Amino acid sequence: MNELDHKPISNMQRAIGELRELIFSGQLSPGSDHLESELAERLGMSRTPVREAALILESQGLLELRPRKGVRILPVSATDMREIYDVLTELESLAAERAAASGYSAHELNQLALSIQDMENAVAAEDREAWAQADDAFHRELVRLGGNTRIQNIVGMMSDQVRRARAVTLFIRPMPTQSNEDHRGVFDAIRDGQPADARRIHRAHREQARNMIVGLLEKHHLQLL
Amino acid sequence: MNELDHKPISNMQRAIGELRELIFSGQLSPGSDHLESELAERLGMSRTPVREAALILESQGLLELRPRKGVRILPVSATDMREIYDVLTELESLAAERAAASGYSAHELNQLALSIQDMENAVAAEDREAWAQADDAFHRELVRLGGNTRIQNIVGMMSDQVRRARAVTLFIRPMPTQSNEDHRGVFDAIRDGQPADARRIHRAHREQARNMIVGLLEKHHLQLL
DNA sequence: GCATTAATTAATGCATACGTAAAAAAGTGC
DNA sequence: GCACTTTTTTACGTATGCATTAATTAATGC
Repeated sequence: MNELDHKPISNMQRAIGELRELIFSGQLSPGSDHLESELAERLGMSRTPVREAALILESQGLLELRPRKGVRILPVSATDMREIYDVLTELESLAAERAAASGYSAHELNQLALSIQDMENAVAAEDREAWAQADDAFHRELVRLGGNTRIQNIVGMMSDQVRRARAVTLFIRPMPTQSNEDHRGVFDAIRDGQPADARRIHRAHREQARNMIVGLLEKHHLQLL
Repeated sequence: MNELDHKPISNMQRAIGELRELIFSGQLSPGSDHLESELAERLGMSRTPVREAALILESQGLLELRPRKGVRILPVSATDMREIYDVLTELESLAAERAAASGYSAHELNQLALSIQDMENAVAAEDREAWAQADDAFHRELVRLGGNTRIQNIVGMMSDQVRRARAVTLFIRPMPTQSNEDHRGVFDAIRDGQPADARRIHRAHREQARNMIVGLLEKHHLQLL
């Protein structure tokens, strides 16, 4: 036997992962309806695990089960995005403050520093996809350092929605040079053990991002529908 | 036919509600395990809707599905409670700020005022249960006025956990007289349209509550297990 | 031709059945 | 009596079947 094949992943788990990918990649587009039986066939399993996966994803706000109408992929409106950023702003700001108060060593902050470097390289190369990926990594690591499992979960769910909107916004927004400066500021505050600064700078960063994104969505009448 | 019986509630919906009640009432105690088939029999339905309900409740942090061990009712530790209050503090503070910035009329703030009155009466009568109920109503209404569906959902989930801990803490904590003063302060700030004050006062209120509750749990070595 | 009703179709919500793998129990050798 | 193996039991994960009811289509009356 091979001691590498650790876990026999359940079909329901696989359904969650694959549905997520189909949603994020846009193959299941916002606003579209899909019968449970269709999805089951598509994923090569019976309705049961697909339905269970759909219930989970519904509770995470990615889709909606509507009796007889099928599974509806939820669109993300400008209003939704404003709400999402409001939550992110509050919870990540706390994470930044806590991280700064934790007295992390330079070594422990290495991952965070790397993400910033990646973002700066990406901006220099004008590679928006790479920037988005590094930005995700930065925020994820920040929340991890802030240390609160519930905040990690919630922020993770909200970030999923931001990722979906990014498919639309990433290429019409300006190059995120300001954003990189903000990140550097947050990092410095954490490294120097300045919780209040970390909170304040990160909050301003997220509020600015929110205004920019929501502004774009409203200006272009984008409902992601 | 009777036009009052609106919706034929689904078994899964009923399972969610009844399991929640069993958990909150302590009939399913923290840390205990229960087979899906047991719960199904108890609720008078098949395993399918019970299992679906359990998956939902798992995603809300009330229980955990452990293969072959059954459904485990999650205990709430002091650490959990600290995390929960941290989230509540951040998100409710934003709600208070937004409510104060919204320019609500005295009429629209009526419900909030009533809850405060109820709390004051309850304290005067030393009726802790009544106080807890009014306190719930106050916080729920505050978040409703703050106006963000995502925050409402998240705060609702966290409040569920607080309710569970309250079964233990409500009767060993001091009479919540300070708490009532805080509520009055938050209300005044909202009524007078002072967002910064509303935020600040509410934050202090929640931080104090957190310290008190977590302190109690740690002091008494209560794990709610 | 249009509105209303009846018949048909189809998708769900739930019950049930079953293979699989983990856990428990029984058996075996020493 | 104890460690180790084998058997049995059990609970889950998933597939399948079916009654119910919403949605759609056909039919009927005017």
